[in-house]
Amino acid sequence: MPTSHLRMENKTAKTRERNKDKSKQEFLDAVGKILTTKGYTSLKVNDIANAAGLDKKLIYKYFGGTDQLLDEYIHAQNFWNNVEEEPLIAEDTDGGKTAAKQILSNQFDFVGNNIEYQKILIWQLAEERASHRKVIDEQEEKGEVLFTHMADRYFGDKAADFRAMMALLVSGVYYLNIYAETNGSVFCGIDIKSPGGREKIKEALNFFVDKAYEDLK
Amino acid sequence: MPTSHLRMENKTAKTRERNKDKSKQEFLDAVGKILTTKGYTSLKVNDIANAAGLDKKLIYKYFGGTDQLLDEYIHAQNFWNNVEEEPLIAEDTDGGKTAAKQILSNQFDFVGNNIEYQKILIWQLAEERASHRKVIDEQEEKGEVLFTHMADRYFGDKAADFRAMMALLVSGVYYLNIYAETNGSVFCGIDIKSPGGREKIKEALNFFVDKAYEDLK
DNA sequence: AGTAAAAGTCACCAAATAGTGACCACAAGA
DNA sequence: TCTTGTGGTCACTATTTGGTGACTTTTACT
Repeated sequence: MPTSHLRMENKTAKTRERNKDKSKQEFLDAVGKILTTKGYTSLKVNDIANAAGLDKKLIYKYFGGTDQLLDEYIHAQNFWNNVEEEPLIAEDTDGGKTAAKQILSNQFDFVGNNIEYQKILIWQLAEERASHRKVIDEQEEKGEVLFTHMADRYFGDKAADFRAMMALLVSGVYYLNIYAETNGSVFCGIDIKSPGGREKIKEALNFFVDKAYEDLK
Repeated sequence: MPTSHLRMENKTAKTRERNKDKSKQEFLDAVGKILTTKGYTSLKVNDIANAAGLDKKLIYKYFGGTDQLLDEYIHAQNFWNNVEEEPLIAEDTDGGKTAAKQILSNQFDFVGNNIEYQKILIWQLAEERASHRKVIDEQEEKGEVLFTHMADRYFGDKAADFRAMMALLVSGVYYLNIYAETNGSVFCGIDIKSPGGREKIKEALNFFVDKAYEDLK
């Protein structure tokens, strides 16, 4: 409790910094922290305010309510998690084969290492929510340009088949990592949390991509 | 338990049938109903009792509490959802290739058509829980005998590679169906809820299995 | 019929959770 | 210095949720 009344201090005044934007960010951070450690079902106003070290009244003042705070959090997250897909639209000499491998492998590691993102994925699976829909639509749109640019052109009338294969692989990447975190990490006898197991999965991903490009062309 | 001896029913007895076993079952059914329609986060005592048309006190009397009721529900479900995997341990002439295709395709349809099972899968992903762990362990064990029987023998030192591939495909089958139900059904441009989209996924599954057996041997 | 055990209901309490009005405190402009 | 806008706290209410003791009703058995 910063009941320190002497605020005449020239500098050392420890009274809480009064900054709306910073406080808003602290609420957003608190959401991420709670989401990561306890899951989306624990995102209650009281707990969020407590984690942020601020009064819950401010959530209503600044965001309008818990839902709007969560919406803002969700949307803010979407920007960060998409950065890693960009940097490899490199050479098109192989129709995007190495790019596809890269993306899958990167995504596999990213999801595996990022519990916060795992929790967001679970949240998307579990709760119908306009802001989830929006984020998902944005991601689909982003994926769409990737597919049309590199794969559709390359695969012609087999484009849809390639997309189906990628859908399976990406889904597998997501599920395996989410699965491994909560109630046991062994799936089909592969320990998804062990380096050896993860290596096997990556090899399987590469194998499937190779075969897709080999046979589909 | 079977206290049902012949009771002198006069007929018109309008009073609720007093039957512990039946009431227990009604609670279990209520859990399934709420889980299916509103998700695991809505599994509250009051609502469950209400859905069952009985007093919540009975939940404490019969099960010990909500948690134990949920545990019993989870365990009971496990029996039903595993039935579909049995009937196809047919000929071993192809090392289990057609069996693998069958299992994946069947599982894809089963999960897609069974929202209750989808919700259980989500629940497993979202909540750490001893009964989930137990069910998952049992499933792993069941899968283990399948793998050792048909695949490990056939693939020799490549057995782990095959398992990794199957892990990816099964995971994909799960995730795609769960994903499609809640916040949008299009993934990688494939509409997972449309017959055409589902057909493409199945073809991709078959393709991958073929390639696995082709190259891994 | 009479009775005891068990099925089932109801009223009630306690804790958790969402939400808000009244207030305090600091900074900047008048 | 005083006033005002606003960041921030606190106390309070209402609702939801979990849990239980006391009671009533039915059944099974003598």
